[in-house]
Parts: sequence; C-alpha cells; structure tokens
Amino acid sequence: MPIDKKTTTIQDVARLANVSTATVSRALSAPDRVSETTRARIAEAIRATGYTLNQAGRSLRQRSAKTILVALPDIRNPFFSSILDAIEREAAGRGFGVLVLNLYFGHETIRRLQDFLLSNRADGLLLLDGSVDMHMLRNLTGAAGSIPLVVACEEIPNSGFHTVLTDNVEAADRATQHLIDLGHRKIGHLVGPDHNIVSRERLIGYSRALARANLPALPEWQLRGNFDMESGFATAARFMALSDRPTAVFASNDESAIGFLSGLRNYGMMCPRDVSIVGFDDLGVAPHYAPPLTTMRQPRETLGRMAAEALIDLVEEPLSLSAPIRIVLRSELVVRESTSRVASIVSPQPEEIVAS
Amino acid sequence: MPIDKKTTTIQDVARLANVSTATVSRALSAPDRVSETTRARIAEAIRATGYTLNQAGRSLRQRSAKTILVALPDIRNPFFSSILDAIEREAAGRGFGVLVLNLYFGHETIRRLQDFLLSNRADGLLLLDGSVDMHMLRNLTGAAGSIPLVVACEEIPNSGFHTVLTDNVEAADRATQHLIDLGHRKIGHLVGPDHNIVSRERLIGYSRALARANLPALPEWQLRGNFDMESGFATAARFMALSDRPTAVFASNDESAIGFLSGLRNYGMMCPRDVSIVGFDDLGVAPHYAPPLTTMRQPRETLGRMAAEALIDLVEEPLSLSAPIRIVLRSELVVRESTSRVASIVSPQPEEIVAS
DNA sequence: TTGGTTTATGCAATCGATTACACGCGGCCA
DNA sequence: TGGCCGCGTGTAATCGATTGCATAAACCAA
Repeated sequence: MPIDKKTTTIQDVARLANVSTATVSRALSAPDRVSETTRARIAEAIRATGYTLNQAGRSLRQRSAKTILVALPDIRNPFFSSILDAIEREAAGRGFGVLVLNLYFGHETIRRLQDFLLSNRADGLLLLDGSVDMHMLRNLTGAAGSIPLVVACEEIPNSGFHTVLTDNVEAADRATQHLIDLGHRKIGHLVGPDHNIVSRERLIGYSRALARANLPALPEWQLRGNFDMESGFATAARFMALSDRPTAVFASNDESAIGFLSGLRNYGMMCPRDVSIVGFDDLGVAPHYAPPLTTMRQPRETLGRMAAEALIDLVEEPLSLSAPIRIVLRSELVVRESTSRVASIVSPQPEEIVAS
Repeated sequence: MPIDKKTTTIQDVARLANVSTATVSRALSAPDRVSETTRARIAEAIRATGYTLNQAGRSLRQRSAKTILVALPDIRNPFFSSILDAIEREAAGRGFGVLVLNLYFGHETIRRLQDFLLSNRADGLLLLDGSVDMHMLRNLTGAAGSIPLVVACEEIPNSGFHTVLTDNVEAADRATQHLIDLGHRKIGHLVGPDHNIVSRERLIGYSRALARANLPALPEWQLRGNFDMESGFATAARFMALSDRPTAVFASNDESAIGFLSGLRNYGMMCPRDVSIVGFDDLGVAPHYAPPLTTMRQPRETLGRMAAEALIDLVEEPLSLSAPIRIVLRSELVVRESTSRVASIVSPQPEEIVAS
C-alpha cells in the first residue's frame, strides 16, 4: 500500500537498494547485465517503494515514446473501430500505447498530426485513410529523421509507403461474379464517394467482372452514394426511377446496402425476391439483418494486427531501408440470403407503393 | 521545407532569435510576458527552423502529459466507439491527446492501466466500464497524488467517483411503459449480463413499470443474454419454447433486439405483428433495420463530450476537492415500426417453422 | 532627483531516466 | 608475474523544456 505524497523515482529505489541509479536502470532494461544478488535487492526495493517508471523521463532520453498514433476518418464506423481494436491488442502485447486521432481534414487536423509526430509523443503513424495528401505526409514523416508510417485499408498510389490492405478490385470482381453465377444479367452497383480510392477500386472490379461476362454496364446502373446508410437509403428512390432496373446490385459496402434495402422496402420491393444484393465488409449486423446479407468479408482483425505489427517492427528496427512493405490480404465471400438465382423472366411485379 | 537531420530544439530557436531559451519558452506558453518585438523575432525563428515542441521534455518538467486515457470494454461496440469519438473531439479541441485501452480484465490489464497512469503518460482516466474493482481503482488513482478519474456510462455504486451517465432505470421504465401504452399486458425482457450494472438497472426499470401497471412479471419472461447479437439470437429459441409467450419484449439493448428478431424470423414470427420489441441505444442500423427499431436513444455524443469535459477540467484544475460531479442525462424514446398496438385476442398464429 | 514598482529578459537548477566512459577486481594465459 | 579480458558497478553528462530567482531597464510618483 504505497501511498506516496510525491512520486517515487529511480533515486529512491537506488538509495534503498544501496546501488546507483545506473544499476537500477540496468536492472530494469537489461537484467542480465546486473548480478543475481543485486537484482534481487533492487526488485525488493521496487516492491517496497511502489516505484513505477516515469515514461516522460525515459522518452526524453531515448527519444521514443512507446506509443503509436492511429489516424482514422471516423471512429464510429464499425469497420474502422474493429480494426482499431485489433491494432490496440497487438500494440498492447508489445508494450505500446495507442493514441487515436480523428481526421476531419482542414488545416487544423494536419497541424495536429504534425504536433503528435514531431513532438515525440508518438513513434510512428498508422494511417487508416488514403485521402491524405501524399506530399504533405512525406514532408511530415520524412522530416525530423524519418518517422515510420504504415498506411492501412486504403492505398496511396505510387507513394511508396508501407501498406497493408485487401485487394479491393479482385474482391469486388468476385462479389459481382457471384451475382453473375446466379444468373443475373442486369447488375447495378452502389458506388462509394468519388474521391475515395477504395470506392474507385470496387467500381473497377465490378466493371471488370461485367466486361469479362460480356454483360451490359449501363452508366445509370452505377448509383452514386457515400458509404453510409442514409445515402444508401436515398439511392433507393433513384433506383426505382430507372426504366430498366437491375435484378441484382453490388453495394460498395454493407452500410449502403442496408440503407438501400431499407429504402427499397418502402416501395414494396423484397430482397432477394425482386433484387439480389451483395455487400462488402461483413459488419456485425450482416448475419442478422433481414434478410441476412451476402457480403465480402474483409479480414479486419488480421489487417489491423498486421498493420500494427509492421509499424512497430519499423519503430523498433529503423534500419529497414529496403523495399516498402506491401501486404495484400484476401477477402472472403460469405453467402447468405440476400442473393438468390435470378427470378424467371415473368416475375410478378411488386406493388408500387409510394415511399413514406 | 525544413528537412532536419536532427531535431531542432528550443535552443536552436533561441540562438537564431538572439534570446535565451527561457524567453522562447515564455513566448510559447505565456506570450504576454514577452515584448511585442521579441515575440515577433521568436516567431520568425520558429518558422525558419521548423521547430516543434518536444512533449517529452515538457511532460517531464511539468509532470503532465496533456493526454487522457480512455479505458473501455470493447472498442468494436458501436455504442462505445461513438462515445469515444465524442471524447476525442472534445479532447482535441482542448489540446489533449487520447490514449485508448481495451479492458479484458485479469491482472495484465490492471497492470497496464496502472502503468499508463503512474508513469506520467496520461493525466487522467476516463473509464467507460463500471465493473472495475472500486478499491483497486481508488488505490490506483489515490496513490501518487490523486489522478483525476471520471466514470462514464456505467456507475460504480457508492464509490464517490465523478460520474456521467444516463438514467437507465427511468429510461427502461419509459421503454416498458411505451409497450404498456400500446395495450400489451404480457411483456418480456431480454436481460443483459448478470454482473453488469447497466443491465441490472434496466431490469429494475422494466420491473418497476410492470409493477406500477399491475402487470404480471413472470420470471420465465426474463430471458437472460449477453448484450450481443449472438445471445439475442439464441434467446429466440427459449422464447419460442415458452408455453405462454409475451406479446411484447423490451430488449436491454439494440444488439440483442436485433439478434432476437433475427432468431424469431426462423420461426416465422413477424415483428411487430406477432411480437412488438423496443430496444435500447439507437444504433446506426436501428432506423434501417427491418422493421425499423423502436428504441431508447442515449445521448451518446453528449455523454462522451461531457465526460471528457469534466475530466479535462479536473486535470487542469486539480483544486476541486468539493463534492463529486454527477451528471445524469435523459434518454429519448424513438418510436419506429417494431412496436404496435397489441393484436386482437384471436390473432392468427404464425406457422411453426423449424429454425434453420 | 530619488525611491519604488513594473516589465523584459537571462542564468541556472530541475524534472527522471539512460548511457558513455571509467574503474576495480578476479581469472586466465603465456 | 605481468598483462589482458570481462564482469559488475559507479560517476556524471545528457535528453528538451520550464521556472524561481536575479537583474537591468523603464517608468512613475512625490
């Protein structure tokens, strides 16, 4: 029960154990350089004083904070938060702390990023967003002696940064192919935000699958959205307004798929009876939605873990001047009930109900 | 474009501006104690050298890290992650960093908490979990000169800690009352984990509403679960096995409600036709579920923000030896389509389909 | 003009831990 | 026996910023 008025320092331990502070320090960070008996005496003194190391002192001297900075566009998004979770676990296992930073963009955010990195509060940056300006990043991490950086989830093309991601083109292709395999010939796509790399890649994969199967790729079947439920919901109205409607839709993520289905219900459209839909991400709710969602599952935990691993490796072993790391993970198609074989040609038309 | 081989320190700035380091330091932290002209010279020197402050140095001297530690049971849970989001915003606005820590419990976790707090890496603890041992916490934060602590979301009864939460009993009462108002007389409850305070409080609110309305409170209508979708799903089977089934259910959170509904569908039960259900939390998916979920919306953003505010106030103004802060927020009932008036006495029974 | 106050700045100690260098000692080999 | 090695330890400098105290200059009131 060491209730200390003032913090106990390494000095206190040294005094009690009758050694110098240097020896105490060594006993902690390089135990084999200290004799058995001294080590025991120090251990006892530490217990007696209730000493805990002051990280600020160590950081100052060693120029490392045992902390990584994770910058992400939206913590609330379950996709990111589960990656963050995996990152935290990995970091914890290796004795690193995790600072989180919301990226809203604008100058303020960049300044904050800079502050954290250049002020020795974090030893490396794990970036879960590809839309940060590449040159700015290079300036930031290149300055002040090369701060380790790993970009995860999204890619910054031609940047040469270390990257851990999934192959979105290939996965989108496979998702679309699944619909093709079910006999669908008219396949739409809920596109993500314009500027977003991931959304562009998924569009490419979708187009590639259609092209390979010689299927029509009508521009009006590419319904633009924003990766969130609200925009998926809004998209449903535009979908219903189409004169020639797809029988299946590949949504660029689960959230937009869910919003879309929610919107379609207001028109009396049933999934998969009237429209098959395949999503992306396999959110927690996907297996319990109505209907359970067919979706591409990204290995989120693996992704977060490997990204954290890579970053911490870089932090601990800064000698890596070799080629940039590039880890590409494979997503897995999870077939549930939101996709089915295309209905016979003369399927019953849904009642046309006005949206609420 | 200050590409620095070695970090630039306050010394470099001082040299260039022809002043002492003391003056540079003051120019940064107490600008009004430095003359107009000197300040300008220093500002210029800072720009020229690309100086950024070394937080480790400052922390060491000032014994404060400008960082708070947020400890939570599960980052992936959208409920927590949106609170975390609000916390981060508030902290960012006040110049504080946010360290996150997953609590898995067991000795390891406690040790990590301790490390962070006692090592000067964090100035205060924001705890989003009521199940941490109170005495241990008091030891931790009481030792080493009183580390500020705010408990949010959940309460640690009789602990006297500063707390920000919602009134779960009252909200659960109101949710149940909503079902009563719709004419339901047989109302079940998906109970959360036993040891969890929140889940206990919601059970109390449920019971209170039933008692007030003189409605039966059969023990077998309290279906135990775990706050997650899987357990909600599993609960559906037990529900179906009941000889006398409730016509409405108050679920202790949205996730279990969703899992439960998902399970019920396998038995051909329709919501709200056969069972009305009200959830808790208003997760993002709630308005877009099928059916859209009636639920109690907790003011998550407000809660996170206020908790962060309170904690940072305490960190910055440690003189508060007054009464513990206690902020109780009110939740809001959001009525959607998962609840409806009770069906007429002789409602058509659902086909009994075997669960898949 | 004088004594006192304010303002702007510098000097140097300090925060707590790490680590380069040095030293003493025992053992080993030639 | 002398020289060398390596182990265990201590001494003291160091990391970068802050701050108590001192001082000089400027200002003001009498």
